[in-house]
Amino acid sequence: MARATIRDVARDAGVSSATVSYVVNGKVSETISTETINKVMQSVRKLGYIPNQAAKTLGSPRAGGKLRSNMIGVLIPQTEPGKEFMFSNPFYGDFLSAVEYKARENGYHLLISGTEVDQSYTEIAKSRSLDGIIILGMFPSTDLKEYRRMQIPTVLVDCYDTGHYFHSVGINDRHGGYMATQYMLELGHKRIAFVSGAVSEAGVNQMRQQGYKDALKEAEIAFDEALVYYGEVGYPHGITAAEAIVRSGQGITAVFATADIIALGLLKGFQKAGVDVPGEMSLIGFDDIFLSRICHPALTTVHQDIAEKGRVAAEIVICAAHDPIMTKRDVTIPLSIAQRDSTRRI
Amino acid sequence: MARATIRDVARDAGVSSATVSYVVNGKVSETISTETINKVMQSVRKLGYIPNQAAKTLGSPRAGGKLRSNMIGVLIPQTEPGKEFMFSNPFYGDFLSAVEYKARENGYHLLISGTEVDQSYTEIAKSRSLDGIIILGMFPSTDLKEYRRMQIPTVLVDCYDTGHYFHSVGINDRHGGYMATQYMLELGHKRIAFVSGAVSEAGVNQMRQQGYKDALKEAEIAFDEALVYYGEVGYPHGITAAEAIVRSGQGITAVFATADIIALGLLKGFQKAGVDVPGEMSLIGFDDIFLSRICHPALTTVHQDIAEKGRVAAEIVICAAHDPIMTKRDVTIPLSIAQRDSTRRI
DNA sequence: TTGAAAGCGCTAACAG
DNA sequence: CTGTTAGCGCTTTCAA
Repeated sequence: MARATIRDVARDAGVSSATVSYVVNGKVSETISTETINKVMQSVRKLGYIPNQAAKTLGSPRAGGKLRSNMIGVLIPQTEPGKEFMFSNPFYGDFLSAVEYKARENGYHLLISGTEVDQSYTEIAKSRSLDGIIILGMFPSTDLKEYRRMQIPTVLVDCYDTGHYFHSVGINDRHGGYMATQYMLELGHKRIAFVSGAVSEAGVNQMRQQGYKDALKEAEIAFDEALVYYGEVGYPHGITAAEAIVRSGQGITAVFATADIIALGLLKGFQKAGVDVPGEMSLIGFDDIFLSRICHPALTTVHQDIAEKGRVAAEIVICAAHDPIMTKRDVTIPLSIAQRDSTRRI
Repeated sequence: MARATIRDVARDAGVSSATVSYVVNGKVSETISTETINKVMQSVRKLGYIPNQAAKTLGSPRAGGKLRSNMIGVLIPQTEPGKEFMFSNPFYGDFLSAVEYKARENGYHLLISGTEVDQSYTEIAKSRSLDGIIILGMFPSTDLKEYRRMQIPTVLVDCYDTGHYFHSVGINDRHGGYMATQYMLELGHKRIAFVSGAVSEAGVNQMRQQGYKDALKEAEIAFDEALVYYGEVGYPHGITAAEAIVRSGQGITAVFATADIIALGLLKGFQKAGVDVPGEMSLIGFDDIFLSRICHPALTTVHQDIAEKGRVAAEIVICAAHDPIMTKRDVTIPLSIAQRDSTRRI
């Protein structure tokens, strides 16, 4: 036996399918007699009626000309094209979790996806009639133009270059970089290495480096190219950088890594090289992922509230889905220093 | 201007909408002239036509009586009801990533969701016409009955009590417990503590404990209730257990934790208490999450290939979606010991 | 306060 | 080889 449709319910309750639709959606609540409502609800339960979303989506575009799928898309960047996403990045789990919870609370479901090189996400968004989109990380701004044309509420997360159209939530990376560096300076460090992913690759690293430079400048310390170590955002880069730092003979006493994952690599690298952290080398990271609390010594780092980011992103996209003319909203989630055991005053 | 529909394309190409449908879906490929195909494809590109999934889903249930949404649902357990999921569990990220990749490769999208206490996931599954479902972790078997009634291909991941209906992918937890314990025994340890989550809570812990007992028995060592520490699967439990172990005076020289996350807590706890790992205490975990490689000392653990699990789960559900009469499939992903630095021969 | 009816965009017989 | 047509299940205007 097939699933009960709205018409089955109507027949069973002795009313029209329109009436059922009204009742089920709580619409025109004032205009329907309590008696009818009861009859309908009874039949709904009796037949185990569950509305078909596809039909709903298809049947209601007259309001505003837009289909509503009650689905929000989340676009997650891939480390490498054609590769799985999220790998070894604990960030996404926390983020997604928060988004999902908020979304479901509001009757939305989440469609998650990576991006294929050839297929633009806009196709998915259109074909699925997504009510909103959350985009994580940086994407080529040519793509963003396409998103804009789609007229689907979109929130950019951790993305610079958001233009004047998209909502955004993120952190002040430059200030974060400043905070981290400043923290080291206050502890008396002068030779502070900067270890990051490729600065060109994503605006984030550049911003954090700017903050690093800002703090140095304020302290009247010249920026020294020799203290900078670029690589890939990842654990291995940290290890390599640690070795390089140890060998460098630059008198480095502190390191600012633009990602905890790199900092953890550094930690490992220093330990391997017999360099005590924080005894001989102070270390500060960025992100405050779960691991940072766990490692030994626990990592001092720039804390960002990832779940809060997710919550806010979801909130914005849901609001915008209901109110398409909502003005652009930009939220910056505050940062703080999580003081732990990997830094030392000198 | 609204999006182009199939009829717009048909008009533009001077053919019927049926023809467009055929061409776009690559059906009846033999029966349509190349010329027509070209005409249609040209119009498709010209108008930027993108099929509407809702309409597709709705329009094609005649084949088999089932709607096809080209969506796969992934159900993720929540640590606490009404709470976000996945928090601090790196497992899900890796798993999801693999599933998503496989799914997209096959033209499916992923609908992810936690579970609310009141709303059964079956409603979501039905209303969204999901083509398949992947369920993570243990769920009350009463729920599972409902899933079965839905007749939607379902894969249970890491779930015992899978019955005779659902596909499943998982690991041999009992054997894993055996492997871990055996490993310690071979290193010469006799007093091996067992630290786990509540054994009643999930079959998993019980299984692993069984393996622990199996290995002890084989070595003719009596199982000692005093060496067992139950708690919550989490970092804090590890810390607490470490303290308890140190205080116990039971002559414990090795610990088997049924989850890396607990093992990491133990590590921290031992370090706090000034107990050297592996010098004075050997430690083995279970899961091989990313963190285990990173912590210091790196954690010896029972390795399971989480991504592989995801890949296989996705494969099965996709196969089953195409072939509903596919026979029940059960895949056990092999385990291995990741030998690292937290254990020592005595 | 309710019902009839016209679509939404697409698929799949069936007819030509 | 291609077009006609009747739905899929729901919403919503309009009329009763």
